[in-house]
Amino acid sequence: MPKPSPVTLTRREREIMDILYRRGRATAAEVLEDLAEPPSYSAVRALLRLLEEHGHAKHVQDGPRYVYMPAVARSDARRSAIAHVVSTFFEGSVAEAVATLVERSTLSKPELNRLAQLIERAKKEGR
Amino acid sequence: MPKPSPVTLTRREREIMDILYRRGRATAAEVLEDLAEPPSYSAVRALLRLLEEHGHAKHVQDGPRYVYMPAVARSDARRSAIAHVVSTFFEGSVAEAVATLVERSTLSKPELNRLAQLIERAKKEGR
DNA sequence: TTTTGTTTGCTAATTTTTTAGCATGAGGCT
DNA sequence: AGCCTCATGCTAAAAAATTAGCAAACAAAA
Repeated sequence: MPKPSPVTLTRREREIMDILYRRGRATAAEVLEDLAEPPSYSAVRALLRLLEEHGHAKHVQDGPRYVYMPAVARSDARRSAIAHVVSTFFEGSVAEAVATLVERSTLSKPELNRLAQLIERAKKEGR
Repeated sequence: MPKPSPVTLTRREREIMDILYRRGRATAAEVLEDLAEPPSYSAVRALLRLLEEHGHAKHVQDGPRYVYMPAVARSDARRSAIAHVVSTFFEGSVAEAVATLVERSTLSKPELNRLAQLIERAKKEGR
């Protein structure tokens, strides 16, 4: 069972979890590769072990080595990451956040069509 | 001048910056109020001083006290926060992120209309 | 079989973060 | 003036995080 631990991650823990979320799954060596200012291999392993102990990550064995991955489903992680950003930077307004995204980035025609469709559907459902 | 410091913030620093972003501006006492597991008042002040020294926050004097705020414009902070989430959790796909937001949250009719409009405009511009 | 390379587990030291405490100054009130 | 309150600056202690190093296991290569 996960040991109690602060809700927020430490600096390195956060960095490593981000890598795990990006890659989906990674060995200690891969995590090390992705770290901008990497410590030693064994430091990374120690952190991964800690993350697992605290319930943030889990691992499976792949031949001789461990492959780590986030303990939380990608979809849940997405939701809570977004919720955090929206509440911190957009005063809780999802609409504001979406507006910023749509305005600031260059979306392709098909993407825009898809989004338009999603919005249409939301309109109908929300009746 | 800001002293050199790691790009990523420490745990407490992150918490405090989030509060500053949420509130826009806050005194040490207000930051303390918003912290979930608050340390002493003086610990908070020390952190705020540190954040300022590292260029993450700044303060203005308001009568006898300091009012702190993020050193970075809200709009920039928004952009980079979103960029980070998109790259970490959505494989860099803004469309995917927007889709998640629209599908998972309950937007009001007027909000949906506004977004539909934004998408229309983006379509026209992207031609 | 011996050697070499790659892994893990664990421990302990170092470094960084986090915290509290104390001295000081300014303002307001009696 | 004297006192109380609330702020700051600074320092140093305590706690937590981060790191490296070493022994052991196992497989593959020589």
